[in-house]
Amino acid sequence: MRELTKIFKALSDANRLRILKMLEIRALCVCEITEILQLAPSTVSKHLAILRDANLITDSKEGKWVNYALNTAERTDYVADLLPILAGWLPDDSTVETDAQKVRSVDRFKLCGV
Amino acid sequence: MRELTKIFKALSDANRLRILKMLEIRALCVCEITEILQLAPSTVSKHLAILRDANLITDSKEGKWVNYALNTAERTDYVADLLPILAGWLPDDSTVETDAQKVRSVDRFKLCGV
DNA sequence: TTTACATTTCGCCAGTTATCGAAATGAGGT
DNA sequence: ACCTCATTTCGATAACTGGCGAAATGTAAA
Repeated sequence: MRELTKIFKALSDANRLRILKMLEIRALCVCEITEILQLAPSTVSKHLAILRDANLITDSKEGKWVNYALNTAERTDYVADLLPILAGWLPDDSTVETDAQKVRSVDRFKLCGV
Repeated sequence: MRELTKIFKALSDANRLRILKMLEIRALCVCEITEILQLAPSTVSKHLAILRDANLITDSKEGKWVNYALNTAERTDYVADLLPILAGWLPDDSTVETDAQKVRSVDRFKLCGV
């Protein structure tokens, strides 16, 4: 029960849903997400921690960066059911669409110094 | 997007999940839910309003009572996808199990005066 | 090791939420 | 009309949440 409410809480914020929809396209580092959402890095980091605690995403270090991706392995039953459904939702949401556009055009090396 | 976050917010509270799991068994009036959850009637009423605003449940008057039921008709796509999945979740949760027991044994006429 | 930079943690604030009790509403029975 | 009782609304309060900036952490390069 606690696990399930934690997942729904994680999903009940618009910025966190935007992050998940972006991660459907490809893995992203914090500075890319920060740029697209136009939020403070600390805020984005907190959102990512909430999504990770809910087992919706995973993180992996790559040098200076931390890459976040949808959790495809070791998912709980809940997450394994929800992520595919979410992938079919919000197909025409304008915010999600422009986010997707930015995900495809953003260059991490230009964006985050080097 | 707003509609979807509203649904997830509605689902992100343990007492509201308990209500939904109880309604999977049968429609219930407010006083039955109040008795089982052991909360103030005003609190239960508010929870039900949140679930109704999210289109997860419907209400219908029956004399002095208001019956609440899972929304099977006129569901949004989101709700139509989520309710069946939720029905398969938490099958062994002890709280949900004892709630279900009470739903089956509670007698509305004894419980709510007449 | 010193610097640079991505990320996280911490402390704070404004807005939201879950809860209650009291008062208002509404419908049935007397 | 009046009373009863299920339900909702209102007002208050304590706890939680999303946001920020500043400081701490960690890693790579100079």
